[in-house]
Amino acid sequence: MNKNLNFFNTLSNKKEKFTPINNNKVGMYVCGPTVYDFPHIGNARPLVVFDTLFRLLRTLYGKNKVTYVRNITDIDDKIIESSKKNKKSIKELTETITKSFHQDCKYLNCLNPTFEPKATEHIKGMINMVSNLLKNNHAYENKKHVYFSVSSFKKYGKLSNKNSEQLVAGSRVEVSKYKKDPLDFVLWKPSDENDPGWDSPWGRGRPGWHLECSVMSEKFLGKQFDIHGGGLDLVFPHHENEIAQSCCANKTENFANYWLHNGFVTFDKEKMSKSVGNIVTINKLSENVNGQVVRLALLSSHYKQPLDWNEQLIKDSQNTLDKWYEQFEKINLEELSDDVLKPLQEDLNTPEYIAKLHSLFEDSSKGNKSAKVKFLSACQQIGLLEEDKQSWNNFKKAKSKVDENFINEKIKDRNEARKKGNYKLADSLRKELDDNGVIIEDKQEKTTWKYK
RNA sequence: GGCCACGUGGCGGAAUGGUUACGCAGAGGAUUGCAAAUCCUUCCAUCCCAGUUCGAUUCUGGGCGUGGCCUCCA
Repeated sequence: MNKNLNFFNTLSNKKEKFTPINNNKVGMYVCGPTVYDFPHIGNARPLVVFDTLFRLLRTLYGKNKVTYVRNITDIDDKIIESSKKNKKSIKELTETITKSFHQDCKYLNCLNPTFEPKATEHIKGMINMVSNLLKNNHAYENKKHVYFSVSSFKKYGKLSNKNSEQLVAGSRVEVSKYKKDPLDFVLWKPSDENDPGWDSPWGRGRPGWHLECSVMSEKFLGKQFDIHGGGLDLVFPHHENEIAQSCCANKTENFANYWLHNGFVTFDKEKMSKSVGNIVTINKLSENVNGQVVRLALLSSHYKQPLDWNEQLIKDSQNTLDKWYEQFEKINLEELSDDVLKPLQEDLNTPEYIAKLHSLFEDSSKGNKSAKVKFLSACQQIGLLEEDKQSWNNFKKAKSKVDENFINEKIKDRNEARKKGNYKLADSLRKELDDNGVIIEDKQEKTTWKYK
Protein backbone atom coordinates (compact mmCIF):
# COMPACT_ATOMS: atom_id res chain seq x y z
CA MET A 1 0.00 0.00 0.00
CA ASN A 2 1.47 3.35 -0.91
CA LYS A 3 1.29 6.20 1.52
CA ASN A 4 1.17 8.97 -1.04
CA LEU A 5 -1.13 11.65 0.20
CA ASN A 6 -1.85 15.13 -1.08
CA PHE A 7 -3.71 17.79 0.79
CA PHE A 8 -4.82 21.26 -0.06
CA ASN A 9 -3.03 23.26 2.60
CA THR A 10 -4.64 26.54 3.63
CA LEU A 11 -1.21 27.76 4.71
CA SER A 12 0.22 27.69 1.18
CA ASN A 13 -3.12 27.88 -0.60
CA LYS A 14 -2.24 24.93 -2.79
CA LYS A 15 -2.18 21.19 -2.93
CA GLU A 16 0.94 19.69 -1.34
CA LYS A 17 2.40 16.28 -0.85
CA PHE A 18 1.91 15.22 2.75
CA THR A 19 5.06 14.39 4.69
CA PRO A 20 4.61 13.80 8.40
CA ILE A 21 7.21 15.02 10.87
CA ASN A 22 7.85 11.45 11.93
CA ASN A 23 7.64 9.23 8.90
CA ASN A 24 5.67 6.41 10.46
CA LYS A 25 3.11 8.26 12.53
CA VAL A 26 0.73 11.16 12.26
CA GLY A 27 -0.71 13.71 14.67
CA MET A 28 -3.95 15.50 13.91
CA TYR A 29 -5.83 18.16 15.84
CA VAL A 30 -9.38 19.14 14.95
CA CYS A 31 -11.38 21.90 16.59
CA GLY A 32 -14.27 20.36 18.46
CA PRO A 33 -17.42 21.97 19.76
CA THR A 34 -17.95 24.81 22.17
CA VAL A 35 -20.65 23.20 24.25
CA TYR A 36 -23.18 26.01 24.51
CA ASP A 37 -25.91 24.72 22.19
CA PHE A 38 -26.95 21.52 20.45
CA PRO A 39 -24.68 20.66 17.52
CA HIS A 40 -26.27 21.17 14.11
CA ILE A 41 -25.75 19.80 10.63
CA GLY A 42 -23.01 22.34 9.98
CA ASN A 43 -21.10 20.97 12.95
CA ALA A 44 -21.64 17.47 11.64
CA ARG A 45 -19.63 18.12 8.51
CA PRO A 46 -16.17 18.50 10.06
CA LEU A 47 -16.96 15.58 12.37
CA VAL A 48 -17.60 13.28 9.44
CA VAL A 49 -14.95 14.75 7.15
CA PHE A 50 -12.14 14.48 9.66
CA ASP A 51 -13.35 11.12 10.86
CA THR A 52 -13.01 9.95 7.28
CA LEU A 53 -9.51 11.39 7.17
CA PHE A 54 -8.71 9.72 10.50
CA ARG A 55 -9.86 6.39 9.07
CA LEU A 56 -7.74 6.89 5.95
CA LEU A 57 -4.64 7.74 7.99
CA ARG A 58 -5.19 4.67 10.14
CA THR A 59 -5.43 2.55 7.04
CA LEU A 60 -2.22 3.98 5.61
CA TYR A 61 -0.10 4.32 8.74
CA GLY A 62 -1.61 1.73 11.06
CA LYS A 63 -4.30 1.94 13.72
CA ASN A 64 -1.99 2.87 16.54
CA LYS A 65 0.13 5.27 14.56
CA VAL A 66 -2.38 8.07 14.30
CA THR A 67 -3.12 10.41 17.18
CA TYR A 68 -6.34 12.30 16.70
CA VAL A 69 -7.14 15.05 19.20
CA ARG A 70 -10.47 16.80 19.25
CA ASN A 71 -11.16 19.26 22.02
CA ILE A 72 -14.27 20.19 23.91
CA THR A 73 -14.39 23.85 24.78
CA ASP A 74 -16.40 24.06 27.96
CA ILE A 75 -15.49 27.55 29.08
CA ASP A 76 -16.36 30.47 26.88
CA ASP A 77 -18.44 33.62 26.90
CA LYS A 78 -21.08 31.98 24.76
CA ILE A 79 -21.51 29.31 27.41
CA ILE A 80 -21.88 31.92 30.12
CA GLU A 81 -24.47 33.79 28.06
CA SER A 82 -26.41 30.66 27.23
CA SER A 83 -26.36 29.55 30.83
CA LYS A 84 -27.85 32.85 31.95
CA LYS A 85 -30.39 32.96 29.17
CA ASN A 86 -31.61 29.40 29.76
CA LYS A 87 -31.30 29.66 33.54
CA LYS A 88 -29.20 26.52 33.67
CA SER A 89 -26.02 26.14 35.63
CA ILE A 90 -22.81 26.08 33.62
CA LYS A 91 -22.24 22.52 34.69
CA GLU A 92 -25.68 21.36 33.71
CA LEU A 93 -25.49 23.11 30.37
CA THR A 94 -22.05 21.88 29.37
CA GLU A 95 -22.75 18.35 30.52
CA THR A 96 -26.04 18.20 28.64
CA ILE A 97 -24.53 19.48 25.43
CA THR A 98 -21.43 17.32 25.72
CA LYS A 99 -23.58 14.26 26.19
CA SER A 100 -25.71 15.20 23.21
CA PHE A 101 -22.58 15.79 21.17
CA HIS A 102 -21.30 12.33 21.98
CA GLN A 103 -24.60 10.82 20.90
CA ASP A 104 -24.32 12.76 17.66
CA CYS A 105 -20.83 11.38 17.04
CA LYS A 106 -22.07 7.87 17.56
CA TYR A 107 -25.09 8.50 15.37
CA LEU A 108 -22.77 9.69 12.59
CA ASN A 109 -20.61 6.62 13.11
CA CYS A 110 -17.51 8.60 13.97
CA LEU A 111 -14.68 6.79 15.68
CA ASN A 112 -13.64 8.14 19.04
CA PRO A 113 -10.66 10.44 18.77
CA THR A 114 -7.53 9.31 20.55
CA PHE A 115 -7.90 12.17 23.04
CA GLU A 116 -10.80 14.46 23.74
CA PRO A 117 -9.51 17.01 26.22
CA LYS A 118 -11.71 19.58 27.90
CA ALA A 119 -10.61 23.18 28.20
CA THR A 120 -11.48 23.39 31.89
CA GLU A 121 -9.12 20.52 32.60
CA HIS A 122 -6.19 22.46 31.18
CA ILE A 123 -6.49 25.86 32.78
CA LYS A 124 -3.13 25.42 34.43
CA GLY A 125 -1.48 24.82 31.08
CA MET A 126 -3.18 27.92 29.74
CA ILE A 127 -1.92 30.03 32.60
CA ASN A 128 1.57 28.72 31.89
CA MET A 129 1.30 29.62 28.25
CA VAL A 130 0.14 33.14 29.07
CA SER A 131 3.05 33.49 31.49
CA ASN A 132 5.39 32.36 28.77
CA LEU A 133 4.02 34.88 26.33
CA LEU A 134 4.43 37.64 28.89
CA LYS A 135 7.97 36.52 29.55
CA ASN A 136 8.77 36.49 25.84
CA ASN A 137 7.30 39.98 25.43
CA HIS A 138 4.55 38.80 23.13
CA ALA A 139 1.86 39.78 25.60
CA TYR A 140 1.10 42.49 28.10
CA GLU A 141 -1.08 42.85 31.14
CA ASN A 142 -3.46 45.71 31.67
CA LYS A 143 -6.13 45.98 34.36
CA LYS A 144 -6.34 42.23 34.99
CA HIS A 145 -6.53 41.52 31.27
CA VAL A 146 -3.70 39.95 29.34
CA TYR A 147 -3.50 40.62 25.63
CA PHE A 148 -1.47 39.07 22.88
CA SER A 149 0.53 41.68 21.04
CA VAL A 150 -0.09 40.97 17.38
CA SER A 151 2.60 43.33 16.16
CA SER A 152 5.18 41.20 17.95
CA PHE A 153 4.56 38.29 15.60
CA LYS A 154 5.75 38.91 12.08
CA LYS A 155 3.96 35.99 10.49
CA TYR A 156 0.57 37.11 11.73
CA GLY A 157 -1.95 36.86 8.88
CA LYS A 158 -0.08 34.26 6.89
CA LEU A 159 -2.73 31.58 7.22
CA SER A 160 -5.68 33.79 6.39
CA ASN A 161 -3.69 35.77 3.85
CA LYS A 162 -4.31 39.07 5.52
CA ASN A 163 -2.03 41.85 6.57
CA SER A 164 -2.42 44.16 9.51
CA GLU A 165 -3.36 47.21 7.44
CA GLN A 166 -6.18 45.33 5.79
CA LEU A 167 -7.47 44.13 9.10
CA VAL A 168 -7.45 47.56 10.62
CA ALA A 169 -8.99 49.00 7.48
CA GLY A 170 -11.88 46.60 8.00
CA SER A 171 -12.17 48.55 11.25
CA ARG A 172 -14.85 46.36 12.63
CA VAL A 173 -12.38 44.83 15.04
CA GLU A 174 -13.62 45.28 18.55
CA VAL A 175 -11.56 47.93 20.23
CA SER A 176 -11.19 47.59 23.94
CA LYS A 177 -9.79 50.48 25.88
CA TYR A 178 -7.28 48.18 27.49
CA LYS A 179 -5.73 47.10 24.19
CA LYS A 180 -2.65 48.80 22.85
CA ASP A 181 -3.53 47.84 19.32
CA PRO A 182 -6.97 47.02 17.94
CA LEU A 183 -5.71 43.73 16.49
CA ASP A 184 -4.51 42.43 19.84
CA PHE A 185 -6.64 39.68 21.25
CA VAL A 186 -7.33 38.63 24.79
CA LEU A 187 -5.46 35.76 26.44
CA TRP A 188 -6.89 36.15 29.91
CA LYS A 189 -9.73 38.21 31.26
CA PRO A 190 -11.24 38.80 34.67
CA SER A 191 -14.46 37.01 35.62
CA ASP A 192 -17.40 38.48 37.48
CA GLU A 193 -17.95 37.02 40.89
CA ASN A 194 -20.73 34.71 39.73
CA ASP A 195 -19.08 33.63 36.52
CA PRO A 196 -16.62 30.76 36.23
CA GLY A 197 -13.10 31.80 37.09
CA TRP A 198 -9.73 30.49 38.13
CA ASP A 199 -7.01 32.08 40.20
CA SER A 200 -4.11 33.33 38.18
CA PRO A 201 -1.17 35.72 38.53
CA TRP A 202 -3.49 38.36 37.02
CA GLY A 203 -6.35 37.74 39.39
CA ARG A 204 -9.41 35.51 39.21
CA GLY A 205 -10.42 35.11 35.62
CA ARG A 206 -10.76 32.89 32.61
CA PRO A 207 -8.93 32.20 29.37
CA GLY A 208 -9.69 33.87 26.08
CA TRP A 209 -10.95 31.84 23.17
CA HIS A 210 -8.14 30.19 21.10
CA LEU A 211 -5.91 29.46 24.07
CA GLU A 212 -7.31 26.01 24.80
CA CYS A 213 -6.39 24.70 21.34
CA SER A 214 -2.82 25.94 21.58
CA VAL A 215 -2.35 24.38 25.00
CA MET A 216 -4.08 21.08 24.40
CA SER A 217 -2.55 20.45 21.00
CA GLU A 218 0.88 20.94 22.54
CA LYS A 219 0.12 18.62 25.39
CA PHE A 220 -1.06 15.73 23.22
CA LEU A 221 0.79 16.29 19.96
CA GLY A 222 3.80 18.42 20.78
CA LYS A 223 4.87 21.93 19.90
CA GLN A 224 4.78 21.09 16.20
CA PHE A 225 2.54 18.55 14.58
CA ASP A 226 1.20 17.42 11.24
CA ILE A 227 -2.43 18.26 10.58
CA HIS A 228 -4.82 20.82 11.98
CA GLY A 229 -8.42 20.79 10.81
CA GLY A 230 -11.64 22.69 11.28
CA GLY A 231 -14.34 24.69 9.55
CA LEU A 232 -13.46 27.36 7.05
CA ASP A 233 -14.79 30.05 9.34
CA LEU A 234 -12.14 29.24 11.91
CA VAL A 235 -9.27 30.32 9.68
CA PHE A 236 -9.55 33.83 10.94
CA PRO A 237 -9.22 34.72 13.70
CA HIS A 238 -9.22 31.43 15.59
CA HIS A 239 -6.48 29.50 13.80
CA GLU A 240 -4.46 32.59 13.03
CA ASN A 241 -4.40 33.37 16.73
CA GLU A 242 -3.55 29.81 17.67
CA ILE A 243 -0.51 29.96 15.42
CA ALA A 244 0.58 33.27 16.90
CA GLN A 245 0.23 32.10 20.49
CA SER A 246 1.83 28.74 19.98
CA CYS A 247 4.80 29.88 17.94
CA CYS A 248 5.53 32.74 20.31
CA ALA A 249 5.05 30.79 23.52
CA ASN A 250 6.96 27.74 22.28
CA LYS A 251 9.57 29.70 20.32
CA THR A 252 8.96 27.59 17.24
CA GLU A 253 8.95 28.45 13.55
CA ASN A 254 5.88 26.37 12.80
CA PHE A 255 2.83 25.09 14.58
CA ALA A 256 0.80 22.72 12.43
CA ASN A 257 2.28 21.90 9.03
CA TYR A 258 -0.93 21.16 7.13
CA TRP A 259 -4.12 23.11 7.64
CA LEU A 260 -7.33 21.61 6.28
CA HIS A 261 -10.61 23.48 6.30
CA ASN A 262 -14.04 22.23 5.35
CA GLY A 263 -16.62 24.37 3.56
CA PHE A 264 -20.01 25.43 4.84
CA VAL A 265 -23.34 23.72 4.87
CA THR A 266 -26.25 25.76 3.59
CA PHE A 267 -29.87 24.86 4.12
CA ASP A 268 -32.01 24.96 0.99
CA LYS A 269 -29.40 27.30 -0.49
CA GLU A 270 -29.67 29.69 2.42
CA LYS A 271 -27.11 30.40 5.04
CA MET A 272 -28.06 28.74 8.28
CA SER A 273 -28.78 31.19 10.99
CA LYS A 274 -30.64 31.25 14.22
CA SER A 275 -32.66 34.30 13.31
CA VAL A 276 -34.01 32.63 10.16
CA GLY A 277 -34.65 29.52 12.24
CA ASN A 278 -33.26 27.13 9.66
CA ILE A 279 -30.79 25.41 11.93
CA VAL A 280 -31.15 21.66 11.88
CA THR A 281 -29.71 20.08 14.98
CA ILE A 282 -28.23 16.63 14.66
CA ASN A 283 -30.33 15.19 17.43
CA LYS A 284 -33.50 16.45 15.79
CA LEU A 285 -32.42 14.98 12.49
CA SER A 286 -31.71 11.64 14.11
CA GLU A 287 -35.40 11.17 14.81
CA ASN A 288 -36.21 10.79 11.15
CA VAL A 289 -33.04 10.06 9.24
CA ASN A 290 -30.62 7.22 9.71
CA GLY A 291 -27.12 8.37 10.63
CA GLN A 292 -25.68 6.42 7.71
CA VAL A 293 -27.76 8.54 5.37
CA VAL A 294 -26.48 11.74 6.92
CA ARG A 295 -22.93 10.49 6.69
CA LEU A 296 -23.18 9.60 3.02
CA ALA A 297 -24.91 12.91 2.28
CA LEU A 298 -22.12 14.84 3.98
CA LEU A 299 -19.48 12.99 2.01
CA SER A 300 -21.25 13.40 -1.31
CA SER A 301 -19.44 16.60 -2.18
CA HIS A 302 -15.78 17.42 -1.73
CA TYR A 303 -15.07 18.67 1.78
CA LYS A 304 -13.82 22.08 0.65
CA GLN A 305 -16.88 22.79 -1.47
CA PRO A 306 -20.07 24.23 -0.08
CA LEU A 307 -22.74 21.64 0.60
CA ASP A 308 -26.43 22.34 0.40
CA TRP A 309 -28.57 20.42 2.86
CA ASN A 310 -31.99 19.62 1.45
CA GLU A 311 -34.66 16.94 1.15
CA GLN A 312 -33.45 15.72 -2.22
CA LEU A 313 -29.96 15.10 -0.90
CA ILE A 314 -31.33 13.05 1.99
CA LYS A 315 -33.61 11.11 -0.33
CA ASP A 316 -30.84 10.34 -2.80
CA SER A 317 -28.51 9.17 -0.07
CA GLN A 318 -31.21 7.05 1.49
CA ASN A 319 -31.99 5.38 -1.86
CA THR A 320 -28.35 4.67 -2.52
CA LEU A 321 -27.90 3.01 0.85
CA ASP A 322 -31.10 1.03 0.43
CA LYS A 323 -29.65 -0.34 -2.76
CA TRP A 324 -26.25 -0.97 -1.23
CA TYR A 325 -27.70 -2.74 1.79
CA GLU A 326 -29.04 -5.40 -0.56
CA GLN A 327 -25.43 -6.54 -0.76
CA PHE A 328 -24.86 -6.46 2.96
CA GLU A 329 -23.31 -9.46 4.58
CA LYS A 330 -21.14 -9.95 7.63
CA ILE A 331 -17.70 -10.43 6.22
CA ASN A 332 -14.05 -10.27 7.13
CA LEU A 333 -12.70 -7.05 5.75
CA GLU A 334 -9.96 -7.18 3.21
CA GLU A 335 -7.21 -4.69 2.50
CA LEU A 336 -8.15 -2.25 -0.21
CA SER A 337 -6.10 -1.90 -3.34
CA ASP A 338 -4.17 1.28 -4.07
CA ASP A 339 -6.47 1.85 -6.98
CA VAL A 340 -9.55 1.97 -4.76
CA LEU A 341 -7.99 4.19 -2.12
CA LYS A 342 -6.44 6.62 -4.56
CA PRO A 343 -9.27 9.18 -4.64
CA LEU A 344 -9.15 9.52 -0.86
CA GLN A 345 -5.41 10.07 -1.01
CA GLU A 346 -5.94 12.98 -3.37
CA ASP A 347 -7.15 15.53 -0.87
CA LEU A 348 -9.90 13.25 0.43
CA ASN A 349 -11.89 13.17 -2.78
CA THR A 350 -14.96 11.45 -1.39
CA PRO A 351 -17.26 12.04 -4.42
CA GLU A 352 -14.84 10.20 -6.66
CA TYR A 353 -14.50 7.49 -4.06
CA ILE A 354 -18.27 7.15 -3.89
CA ALA A 355 -18.39 6.86 -7.69
CA LYS A 356 -15.98 3.98 -7.26
CA LEU A 357 -18.27 2.43 -4.67
CA HIS A 358 -21.08 2.47 -7.22
CA SER A 359 -18.92 0.56 -9.62
CA LEU A 360 -17.83 -1.91 -6.94
CA PHE A 361 -21.48 -2.36 -6.05
CA GLU A 362 -22.20 -3.19 -9.65
CA ASP A 363 -19.50 -5.86 -9.64
CA SER A 364 -20.72 -7.16 -6.32
CA SER A 365 -24.37 -7.48 -7.28
CA LYS A 366 -23.65 -9.57 -10.31
CA GLY A 367 -20.44 -11.13 -9.22
CA ASN A 368 -18.99 -13.49 -6.73
CA LYS A 369 -18.15 -13.38 -3.08
CA SER A 370 -14.81 -11.73 -3.64
CA ALA A 371 -16.42 -8.80 -5.43
CA LYS A 372 -18.79 -8.47 -2.52
CA VAL A 373 -15.99 -8.46 0.03
CA LYS A 374 -14.26 -5.78 -1.97
CA PHE A 375 -17.38 -3.64 -2.11
CA LEU A 376 -18.20 -3.97 1.57
CA SER A 377 -14.62 -3.35 2.64
CA ALA A 378 -14.56 -0.20 0.54
CA CYS A 379 -17.82 1.01 2.10
CA GLN A 380 -16.54 0.47 5.59
CA GLN A 381 -13.37 2.37 4.82
CA ILE A 382 -15.44 5.56 4.95
CA GLY A 383 -17.71 4.40 7.76
CA LEU A 384 -20.64 3.17 5.68
CA LEU A 385 -22.43 -0.18 5.93
CA GLU A 386 -20.91 -0.83 9.31
CA GLU A 387 -24.36 -1.01 10.80
CA ASP A 388 -25.87 -4.37 9.92
CA LYS A 389 -28.86 -4.81 7.67
CA GLN A 390 -31.12 -5.65 10.54
CA SER A 391 -30.64 -2.37 12.32
CA TRP A 392 -30.78 -0.52 9.00
CA ASN A 393 -34.25 -1.96 8.54
CA ASN A 394 -35.19 -1.57 12.16
CA PHE A 395 -34.67 2.16 11.92
CA LYS A 396 -37.29 2.35 9.19
CA LYS A 397 -39.53 -0.08 10.99
CA ALA A 398 -39.49 2.10 14.07
CA LYS A 399 -40.90 4.97 12.05
CA SER A 400 -43.69 2.92 10.54
CA LYS A 401 -47.18 2.86 11.99
CA VAL A 402 -47.96 -0.71 10.93
CA ASP A 403 -46.51 -3.98 12.14
CA GLU A 404 -45.62 -7.16 10.36
CA ASN A 405 -48.86 -8.97 11.17
CA PHE A 406 -50.87 -6.20 9.60
CA ILE A 407 -48.65 -6.24 6.54
CA ASN A 408 -48.77 -10.02 6.11
CA GLU A 409 -52.55 -9.99 6.45
CA LYS A 410 -52.88 -7.39 3.73
CA ILE A 411 -50.51 -9.24 1.46
CA LYS A 412 -52.46 -12.44 1.95
CA ASP A 413 -55.74 -10.69 1.15
CA ARG A 414 -54.21 -9.11 -1.86
CA ASN A 415 -52.82 -12.33 -3.24
CA GLU A 416 -56.21 -13.97 -2.84
CA ALA A 417 -57.80 -11.11 -4.71
CA ARG A 418 -55.20 -11.46 -7.42
CA LYS A 419 -55.89 -15.13 -7.79
CA LYS A 420 -59.55 -14.36 -8.30
CA GLY A 421 -58.66 -11.69 -10.81
CA ASN A 422 -60.01 -8.94 -8.58
CA TYR A 423 -57.23 -6.53 -9.42
CA LYS A 424 -59.12 -3.50 -8.28
CA LEU A 425 -59.18 -4.79 -4.74
CA ALA A 426 -55.60 -6.02 -5.00
CA ASP A 427 -54.43 -2.56 -6.08
CA SER A 428 -56.29 -0.80 -3.32
CA LEU A 429 -54.68 -3.08 -0.76
CA ARG A 430 -51.29 -2.31 -2.20
CA LYS A 431 -52.10 1.38 -2.08
CA GLU A 432 -53.09 1.05 1.56
CA LEU A 433 -49.75 -0.52 2.41
CA ASP A 434 -47.92 2.07 0.37
CA ASP A 435 -49.68 4.83 2.29
CA ASN A 436 -48.35 3.20 5.43
CA GLY A 437 -44.81 3.28 4.16
CA VAL A 438 -44.65 -0.30 2.94
CA ILE A 439 -43.60 -1.26 -0.57
CA ILE A 440 -44.63 -4.56 -2.11
CA GLU A 441 -42.62 -6.51 -4.61
CA ASP A 442 -44.13 -9.49 -6.43
CA LYS A 443 -41.35 -11.95 -7.05
CA GLN A 444 -41.82 -15.17 -9.02
CA GLU A 445 -42.81 -17.41 -6.18
CA LYS A 446 -43.80 -14.99 -3.43
CA THR A 447 -44.54 -11.41 -2.54
CA THR A 448 -41.91 -9.58 -0.52
CA TRP A 449 -42.21 -6.24 1.17
CA LYS A 450 -40.04 -3.60 2.71
CA TYR A 451 -40.38 -0.34 4.57
CA LYS A 452 -39.81 2.77 2.52
C1' G B 1 -13.36 48.86 0.42
C1' G B 2 -9.61 44.54 1.05
C1' C B 3 -8.83 39.25 0.63
C1' C B 4 -10.47 34.36 -0.98
C1' A B 5 -13.29 30.62 -3.33
C1' C B 6 -16.54 29.09 -6.95
C1' G B 7 -19.38 29.15 -12.00
C1' U B 8 -19.69 21.60 -15.56
C1' G B 9 -25.92 18.25 -18.57
C1' G B 10 -32.95 18.89 -15.84
C1' C B 11 -30.69 18.38 -10.63
C1' G B 12 -26.44 16.80 -7.49
C1' G B 13 -21.28 16.27 -8.33
C1' A B 14 -15.91 14.65 -9.88
C1' A B 15 -11.96 14.90 -13.31
C1' U B 16 -9.01 16.44 -17.30
C1' G B 17 -4.22 20.22 -22.40
C1' G B 18 -6.87 15.76 -26.94
C1' U B 19 -11.46 10.24 -25.93
C1' U B 20 -15.83 14.53 -20.31
C1' A B 21 -16.75 10.15 -14.36
C1' C B 22 -20.61 8.78 -11.13
C1' G B 23 -25.65 9.25 -8.81
C1' C B 24 -30.69 10.98 -9.34
C1' A B 25 -34.31 12.31 -12.87
C1' G B 26 -35.90 11.52 -18.31
C1' A B 27 -36.61 8.19 -22.83
C1' G B 28 -36.95 3.15 -24.98
C1' G B 29 -36.95 -2.12 -24.12
C1' A B 30 -37.05 -6.99 -21.18
C1' U B 31 -40.08 -8.57 -17.05
C1' U B 32 -45.16 -7.76 -14.69
C1' G B 33 -52.45 -8.54 -14.47
C1' C B 34 -50.75 -3.46 -13.52
C1' A B 35 -46.83 -1.88 -10.55
C1' A B 36 -42.35 -2.11 -7.70
C1' A B 37 -37.54 -4.07 -7.90
C1' U B 38 -33.99 -5.73 -11.30
C1' C B 39 -31.50 -5.99 -16.04
C1' C B 40 -30.30 -3.91 -20.99
C1' U B 41 -30.08 0.40 -24.22
C1' U B 42 -30.22 5.63 -24.51
C1' C B 43 -30.64 11.45 -24.52
C1' C B 44 -28.40 15.79 -22.14
C1' A B 45 -23.15 20.03 -19.96
C1' U B 46 -18.10 22.60 -19.18
C1' C B 47 -20.88 31.41 -17.74
C1' C B 48 -19.06 35.25 -21.65
C1' C B 49 -14.86 37.53 -24.45
C1' A B 50 -9.86 37.54 -25.81
C1' G B 51 -4.89 35.16 -25.65
C1' U B 52 -1.30 30.85 -25.53
C1' U B 53 -1.65 26.03 -28.25
C1' C B 54 -1.95 21.67 -33.68
C1' G B 55 -5.85 21.30 -29.91
C1' A B 56 -8.78 24.46 -23.74
C1' U B 57 -13.85 22.74 -20.21
C1' U B 58 -8.77 22.50 -18.12
C1' C B 59 -3.46 27.38 -18.68
C1' U B 60 -3.21 33.22 -18.90
C1' G B 61 -5.83 38.03 -18.97
C1' G B 62 -10.44 40.64 -18.85
C1' G B 63 -15.74 40.66 -18.00
C1' C B 64 -20.22 39.02 -15.74
C1' G B 65 -22.42 36.20 -11.80
C1' U B 66 -22.71 33.58 -6.98
C1' G B 67 -20.89 32.66 -2.18
C1' G B 68 -17.49 33.28 1.96
C1' C B 69 -14.09 35.91 5.26
C1' C B 70 -12.46 40.80 7.31
C1' U B 71 -17.24 40.60 14.01
C1' C B 72 -19.30 35.18 17.59
C1' C B 73 -19.78 31.00 14.24
C1' A B 74 -18.27 24.17 11.77
